[in-house]
Amino acid sequence: MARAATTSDAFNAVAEPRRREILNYLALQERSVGEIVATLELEQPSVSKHLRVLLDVGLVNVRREGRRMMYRVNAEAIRPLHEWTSTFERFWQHQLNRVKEQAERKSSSWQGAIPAARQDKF
Amino acid sequence: MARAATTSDAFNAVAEPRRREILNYLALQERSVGEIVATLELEQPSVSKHLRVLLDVGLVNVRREGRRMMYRVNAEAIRPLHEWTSTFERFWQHQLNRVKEQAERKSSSWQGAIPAARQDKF
DNA sequence: TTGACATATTCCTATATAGGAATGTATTGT
DNA sequence: ACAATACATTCCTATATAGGAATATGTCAA
Repeated sequence: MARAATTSDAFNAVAEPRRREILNYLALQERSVGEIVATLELEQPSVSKHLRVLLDVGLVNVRREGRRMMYRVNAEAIRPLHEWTSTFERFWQHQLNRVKEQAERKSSSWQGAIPAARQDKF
Repeated sequence: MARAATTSDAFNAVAEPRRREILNYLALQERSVGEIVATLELEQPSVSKHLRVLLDVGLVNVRREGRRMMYRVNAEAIRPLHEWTSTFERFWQHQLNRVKEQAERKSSSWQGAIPAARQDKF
């Protein structure tokens, strides 16, 4: 089996960086395809194709205004992502708390204790 | 160009539903590969491969305990996802506020005004 | 050392891109 | 009706999976 389609859900759709850029841009206000093309400096067909994916998963809505197509974000579709990530929120809060406590107990020097992303060998 | 590698960042890594399941399970506590296999009812090689992706992007950490490999989540790597989605939080808060206000002004019946994900034709 | 156990890796294949180029479609102004 | 404008779609190709099957690697126990 191959990877799930980009249009299968919001998680797959926003995995593409350009699509996140488009959503970021649309977060400011409703925009036409041409404005997106001009601002993000992408090819027009590329933008249209990305918008199609976003539309398919409901991450944007669209309406016609003359010859222009006005796109806007549908933040509701981003919510599942936000909620899923929120279930891990307690972890970094705990981590912050531990850091805070330690900083309060002994005002010693900071030691960036960010764990290595990956051990090369065990 | 093809799609970006699943190991290119956390966004791509968590696009796969099984990998999210694994992270959900590991959120409860550190687990061995065998426990993941037994609980999520996946093939062992499949789990190992998913864990490899998660490890590559730093979403999990691992340590050896005898012959078992103990995996745990590194929530810090999920944070960028949470923060990105948070930039859209105001939208659904606004929506909720509007709903609230309306509910307070006139305690009329609820009208599920969730916009259609996609218009078939304009 | 050998076997059993635990996990990782390799090989294989169908499938789905993302981008570039070219072309199709819809709408407006004259 | 026609040209210009604004988007959308199709065709093409290199690339990267995800899962299944088979196999390799690493560790412990007797």
